[in-house]
Amino acid sequence: MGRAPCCEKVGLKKGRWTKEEDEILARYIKEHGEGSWRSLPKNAGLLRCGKSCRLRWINYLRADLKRGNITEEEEEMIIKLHATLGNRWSLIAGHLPGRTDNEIKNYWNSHLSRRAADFRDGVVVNVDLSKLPGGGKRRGGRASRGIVAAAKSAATKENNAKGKRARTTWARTMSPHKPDSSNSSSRARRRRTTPSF
DNA sequence: AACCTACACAACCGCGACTGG
DNA sequence: TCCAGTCGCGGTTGTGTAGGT
Repeated sequence: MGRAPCCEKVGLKKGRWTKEEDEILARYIKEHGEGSWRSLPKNAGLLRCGKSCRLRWINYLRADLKRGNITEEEEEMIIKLHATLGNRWSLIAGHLPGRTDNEIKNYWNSHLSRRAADFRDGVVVNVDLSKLPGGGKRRGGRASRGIVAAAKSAATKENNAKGKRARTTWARTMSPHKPDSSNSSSRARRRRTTPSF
């Protein structure tokens, strides 16, 4: 038996937020404050899941968000914190004012994970792609992010070949994570209590 | 210029933790 | 103490677009 859905999904909108929705959400939170995410969409007149509203607010609409590129200092901080905290993105984000866990997670996955892996392997931090297998010669595209990117690319390639833009669930079949709920290491211990820094 | 590939990031999903009755 | 409802987190997916051939 599956668990009940987090919220009633029928009739709810998904996908990218429109400017109008952003305005409604921002205005509502300005007037009523954060919290009660479940009832918020209904009260605000949004056809969105509460979770979606929360995510949108936290990752995009909050006034104290720092937009723009991650600085070198921030990057260094992320690397250091990740070394001690692991994938505890919310904790890491707590050390970086104006940055969200999602932003940091994305940045890590697209920029830093590869560098960290290379560093862990003992040698380089800045990789010279021309020295990688294949001589760094690629047919189009940008520099590869490594094995994960390669796997994703393969899936994308396959889908493109099929005329589909949508990606297959490559990760579900290729990655070893969560064969069952008991081994989801990342979930082994989540604390909601805010860290006392 | 068109095509192909990979990047970047917003958003979704599932589940464990927390909370109040 | 138990349980249902809710919240928050981390992993994953979807897609617009940049950049190389």
